[in-house]
Amino acid sequence: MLDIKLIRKHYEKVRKRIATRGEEYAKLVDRVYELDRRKRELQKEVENLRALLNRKSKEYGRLKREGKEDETLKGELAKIKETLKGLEEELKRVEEELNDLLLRIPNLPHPSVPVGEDENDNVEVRRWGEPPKFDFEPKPHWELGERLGILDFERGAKLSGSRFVVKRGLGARLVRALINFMLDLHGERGYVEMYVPHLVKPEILVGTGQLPKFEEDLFKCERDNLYLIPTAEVPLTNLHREEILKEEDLPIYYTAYTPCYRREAGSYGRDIKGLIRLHQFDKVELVKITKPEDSYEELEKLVADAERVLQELELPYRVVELCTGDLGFSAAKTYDLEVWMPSYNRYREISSCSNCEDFQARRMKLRYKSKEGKNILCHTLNGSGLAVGRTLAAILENYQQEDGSVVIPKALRPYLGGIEVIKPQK
RNA sequence: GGAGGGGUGGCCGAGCGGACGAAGGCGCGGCGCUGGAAACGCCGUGUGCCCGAUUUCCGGGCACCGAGGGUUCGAAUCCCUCCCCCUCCGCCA
Repeated sequence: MLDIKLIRKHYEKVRKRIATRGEEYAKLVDRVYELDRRKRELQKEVENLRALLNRKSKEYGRLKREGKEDETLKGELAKIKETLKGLEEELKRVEEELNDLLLRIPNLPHPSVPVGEDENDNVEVRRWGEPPKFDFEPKPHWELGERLGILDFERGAKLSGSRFVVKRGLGARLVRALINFMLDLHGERGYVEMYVPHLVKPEILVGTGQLPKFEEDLFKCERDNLYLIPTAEVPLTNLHREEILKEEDLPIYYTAYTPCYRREAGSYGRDIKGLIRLHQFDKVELVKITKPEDSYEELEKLVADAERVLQELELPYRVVELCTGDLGFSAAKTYDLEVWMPSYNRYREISSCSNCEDFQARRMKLRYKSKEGKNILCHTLNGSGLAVGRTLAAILENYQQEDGSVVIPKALRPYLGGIEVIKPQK
């Protein structure tokens, strides 16, 4: 949520910058600006009337205790109350609309974020590693996985429909190994490992920005009014919602493995095959809660921590900075990590690391008390470290051999009882 | 699923129609005591919004005792609805 005072004070500037994410948002800013003016007007009237009512009411009480009933005063009070009622109702309507709209305006991009329309305008920051050269035609990971007997898309569909997969034998073990490997790695860097609920209340999703705007992307358990988390960012970031943290507690680093559940509405044709886009996938997430002045330095470190996973696994990747048009709803600045995928012959997203500044903190009233005794909104950051399914896909494709076998990255072998290679069945 | 208990400030906890934004304690900050500290003593210390003079410091107002509604001149306090938490029993990994 944007600071309404910022819109009030720097209306033109905010409007212009928000428009770089899409023209439709500028209209929301306009409406909010107007509603805020109206709100304050009404609020002034209402509060003045209430002050009057409070004063007269006290006087009435005083008189009554002295045994003097004042019918004129009583009538006056009733009259004020009636005027108040009408104004209060209007104020409430205005406030509700204002609040709802404010929750639907995305975060303001950081000044350093390049202006652009979509992913084609993202800016490559650096590359690491060399894409492998094959003297044969590299196969896509779903073919490799099926031949190795570790991925079973058919039975995934039998159980749950399209975009679900079953992992078998070493496939299942590989997932477990990757999760443990990633969590251990992040633990070394000071992230506290957490295990969190996968079902959360609606207000939790409002806190991180998935609601109210992106309801259709979520799986909902209607009768219990709970949602399946689309990422561990949601429970992790909300852990300290409505708290006032101590300054010395910051920064806070959390990591957690969770499955992630996404309806993927509106992505019907895309990535039908393989592990790239599923309704349920595994992810190890990184979350930071920091002081405002530290958040951008912390973002760079967060990206480095996510990169480290790819480096340890020796998977070639690049880092791109998202442009304004490609930025997620809550993010002020985002770096994506894209891993090399031979069958696509291009880099594909495997991690997204964002600084949300105080956008989420304002929604969830997450603050800390400064040394001067002021309550200051924290900054929140999150990043994948990494998406497990996509990592598995990248390993299969980058480490494949001509005979269809796949070499296990060295760093992962201790987690798989020393296995060095997975061979096709029969 | 059944039966009870409860949600009050950073935390614990009292209040159960007006003088209550709320006792007391803890914590935190300041001052005193001390060679220094602990203990002790004194003082201060909730959040949000609006308005005004003022860019910091300030003054005024309004709201907030889980959420929403009602009764009343007046609600933390009484009534209704909802949410959440806890305890016991049952069931269960």
